[in-house]
Amino acid sequence: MQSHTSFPIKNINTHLTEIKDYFKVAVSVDCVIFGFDGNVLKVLLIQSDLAQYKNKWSLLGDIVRPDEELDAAAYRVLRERTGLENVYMEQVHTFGALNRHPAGRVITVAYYSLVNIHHVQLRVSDFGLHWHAVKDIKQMAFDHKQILDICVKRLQDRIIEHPVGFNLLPKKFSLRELQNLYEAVLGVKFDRRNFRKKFLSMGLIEDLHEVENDVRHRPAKLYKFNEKAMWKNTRFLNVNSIT
Amino acid sequence: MQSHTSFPIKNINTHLTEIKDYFKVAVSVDCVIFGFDGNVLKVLLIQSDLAQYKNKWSLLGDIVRPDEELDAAAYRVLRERTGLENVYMEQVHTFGALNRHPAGRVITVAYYSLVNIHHVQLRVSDFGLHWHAVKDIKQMAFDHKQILDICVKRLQDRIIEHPVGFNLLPKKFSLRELQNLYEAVLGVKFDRRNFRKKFLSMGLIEDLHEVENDVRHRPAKLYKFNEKAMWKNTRFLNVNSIT
DNA sequence: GCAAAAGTGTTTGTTTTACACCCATGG
DNA sequence: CCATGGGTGTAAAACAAACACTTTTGC
Repeated sequence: MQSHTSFPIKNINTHLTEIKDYFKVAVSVDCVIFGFDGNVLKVLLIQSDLAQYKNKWSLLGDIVRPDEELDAAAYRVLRERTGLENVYMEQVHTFGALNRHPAGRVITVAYYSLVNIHHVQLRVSDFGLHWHAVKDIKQMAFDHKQILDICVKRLQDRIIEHPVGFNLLPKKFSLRELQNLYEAVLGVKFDRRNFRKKFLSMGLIEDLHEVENDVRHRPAKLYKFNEKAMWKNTRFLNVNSIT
Repeated sequence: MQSHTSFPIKNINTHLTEIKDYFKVAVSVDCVIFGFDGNVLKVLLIQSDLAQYKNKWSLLGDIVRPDEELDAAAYRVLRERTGLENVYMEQVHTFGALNRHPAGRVITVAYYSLVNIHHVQLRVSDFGLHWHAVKDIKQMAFDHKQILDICVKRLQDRIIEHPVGFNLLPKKFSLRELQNLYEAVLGVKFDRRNFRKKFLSMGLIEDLHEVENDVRHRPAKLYKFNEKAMWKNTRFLNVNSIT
């Protein structure tokens, strides 16, 4: 047991005093927008034009407005940059290091979202906005590399437990595309037969009885995600790491 | 593809303008402090003295100070209420609904922590501070029930994947205590033989070659957590739900 | 007919589950 | 000697892993 002093303790949940004294902080959201081009996991970044981060890449973010919900702010940022709505998005972590932003105390709530990369039409005016292969990103502005790393980790945790990967694929996809996606996100290689067996046996995907065309080899069958299916707990572990 | 307008978009990560206009928000931390009394999972709550939440229970929280890191604020709240330091703590989620707090816009970062309930000496002056069985809590002040629920879910996710439960137990514990803990946190029942086999085979616990005393039955062997051991991915699933 | 990728089953090893009796202690 | 909970093993089922050949298409 440890002892401690006993003067009364202020508590935001019991006393209303002094809140104004602390109104010295800004809250922002930062969006890690993931896309998949068929081979590698990508993230949408913008070139920072702040002096000290000149030529560094940063996440898309903005201050949360006084009358705006956090999730709404994140969706707004996503919409403004990609034109997309109704996209898979998840809050991940909040970063509040004292000097993380040169403008003062800015506490940022990080989100990641999964978009179909082909549905994103980059704005002409956003000339500093580009997709980057996640695994090639070495440094970023602010603490954004740390935010990215944590969001990648969260995505990896999610995708092995929950069918979120479909948000990165077109409506119709082949098993090879699906496997490429899992391999890109997780940085591992799977046995093709076992991978296909697993997904087919889980009933997560539905055969469309269509095939690819314009390929110069045997065309693959196309599938769609079965929204009604349940994810079955499984372990894609003990696989060959390629990282 | 979707089209969207093309006026320039403000971005906290590229432009420094207008940040002051948004300094209209307070940031707080809320701590979900879990303890285990040998049978049920408990959480430390304080009675709110705010008029509209009179007689409702609330989490322990406070405004983050302008020069204070988020984690530091959470540890401060924990220290002020329990006297404990160096406790397992994890940030979980940030809640920012517009009207979640009557004092104005208060965005709160929720943490949960795991403490040894017997190490907590409640302050005499904190007369409204008590341990509550998590499963008996029906409603709380503010959005705290939602925060609690999400923290419980997070703890459940963690405890089956990572050896965090030991933070809730005394240094020396029996396998029955360990099993009670897992059953209380997860709301399930395990087969005793399988549970013991699993933990012993994982090498997570170390036999102290000591036994309980003062029990009126065969005394159980005592174990300690082996910090060096690796958690082996496992599934405690398909168990009998008792919720 | 060749190149390129699609598609497909079986065997083996490991993990999980289900299940019941004897043991040590205090009173 | 009784009550209480502690401690233990085995068999069957489910799952995961390893592995190679045939098929279809475009050129």
